[in-house]
Amino acid sequence: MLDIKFIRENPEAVKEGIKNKKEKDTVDEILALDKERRNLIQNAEELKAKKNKVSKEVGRLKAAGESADDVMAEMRAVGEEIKTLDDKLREVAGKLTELLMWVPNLPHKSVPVGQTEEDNVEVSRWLPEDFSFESDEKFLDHIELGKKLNMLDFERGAKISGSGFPVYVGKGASLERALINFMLDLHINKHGYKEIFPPFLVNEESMKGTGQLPKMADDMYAVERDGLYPIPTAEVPITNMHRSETLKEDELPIEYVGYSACFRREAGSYGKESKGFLRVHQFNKVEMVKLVKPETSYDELEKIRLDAEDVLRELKIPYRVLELNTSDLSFAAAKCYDIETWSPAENKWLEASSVSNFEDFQARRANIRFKGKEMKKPEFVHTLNGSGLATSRLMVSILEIYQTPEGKVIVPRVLQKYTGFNVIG
RNA sequence: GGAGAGGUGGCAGAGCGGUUGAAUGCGGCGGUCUUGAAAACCGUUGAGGUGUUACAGCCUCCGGGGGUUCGAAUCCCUCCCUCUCCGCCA
Repeated sequence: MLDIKFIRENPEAVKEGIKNKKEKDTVDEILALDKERRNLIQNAEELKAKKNKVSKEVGRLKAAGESADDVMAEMRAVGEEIKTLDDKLREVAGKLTELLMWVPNLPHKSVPVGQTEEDNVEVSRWLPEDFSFESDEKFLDHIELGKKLNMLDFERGAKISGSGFPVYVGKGASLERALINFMLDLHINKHGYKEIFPPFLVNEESMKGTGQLPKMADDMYAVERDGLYPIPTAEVPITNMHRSETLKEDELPIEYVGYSACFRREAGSYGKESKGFLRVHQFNKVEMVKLVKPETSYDELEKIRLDAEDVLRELKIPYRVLELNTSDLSFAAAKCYDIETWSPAENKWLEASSVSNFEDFQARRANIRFKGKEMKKPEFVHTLNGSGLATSRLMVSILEIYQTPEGKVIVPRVLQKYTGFNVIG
């Protein structure tokens, strides 16, 4: 959520940001409601001040044994008037908040302005030694490999749950588990994050806090009976841990890493992109979340990005980093990098991680603040997160890149101590 | 799921219709004293909104929402949460 004061004072900058993000511009409507709201507040408060003053006077009169009937009658009328104004105020304020919830975060000034995902900018690329894009081997894709090696069972997943719910079998399951443990350990021990194992179902407030609701409602599963939502990412429960808290300045930065299953309806996205692991309704992801002081958030963004990249370097998977342009930036993000891993069989890059700075957008929604000794008032923290990483896309690259000419898969060296075996097949 | 108890400032804990935004204690901050520290003593110490160049002023907030009343932390309704006991259960 943007600060209404900021919108009031910088309407043109807000309009431009909204336009660049290709979202709906409601700024004029918002400003009109804001003005109406402030008028109502002034009128109501004037009456309330009068009422408070007179009511105290009534107390005094009664204590002195005098009559106050006429003043009481007058205040009854004032009370009615106040109620009318307050009802109107509630209505106007509600409309205003609703509109504000749909206003996207503004892109940071460093973000390239663009029209489509084609306009994303590749900022770096890393290839393992000896790696070559050109190879005369015929690569089996991850679906064929998964089937041949009896590691992945998409058909049975579809039977027990539906399409997009893969089952990991045997060494496939072990490899998945190894990958999760390896990534967690790396972030905890080498990069210094604190581990969180969060709930996988959250309430509506949490989904609003990080910005999934109301805008992305169609992409979320919902357990309506209990008012809960299966999380689309661990970002939601972890960031919301500190919802409505005022942290101490010296507690920052807070750096969490957590594993969760992630649930996404992926409404309306069928077709080629959705085969196998490329688009699924449930997948596993290790997520990093940071709560930091505003002035450090862009340095922290670079640090999270490097922490995510480190996973791929350890695994020796080729990857590239894209800086997203304004049109591809998500609703809540001010700046975002995507990290894509190489899929030889698909012959293309696959998004395996997304690293974002939300500045104070989520913090304002979730009311997460901090206060230092020298500070007069609490301020909103900046929140960031990054996948570190999502296993489904990563698994595609690992299976395809580590396959041998005989159709076996070598377990990446850093995972071997986790799996207890070195080769699958 | 059933029965009961309770939710007040950073924490503990009073208040139960009228100068109570809230006693008291602890903690925090500032000061006096001290070579320094502790102790003691004095002062101070919540948030949001509106408004102002900035102050001031004013409004709101005692789990959330609604109601009664001239006036509510205090009374009523409702929802949520926590704790205890019973039942069920990985």
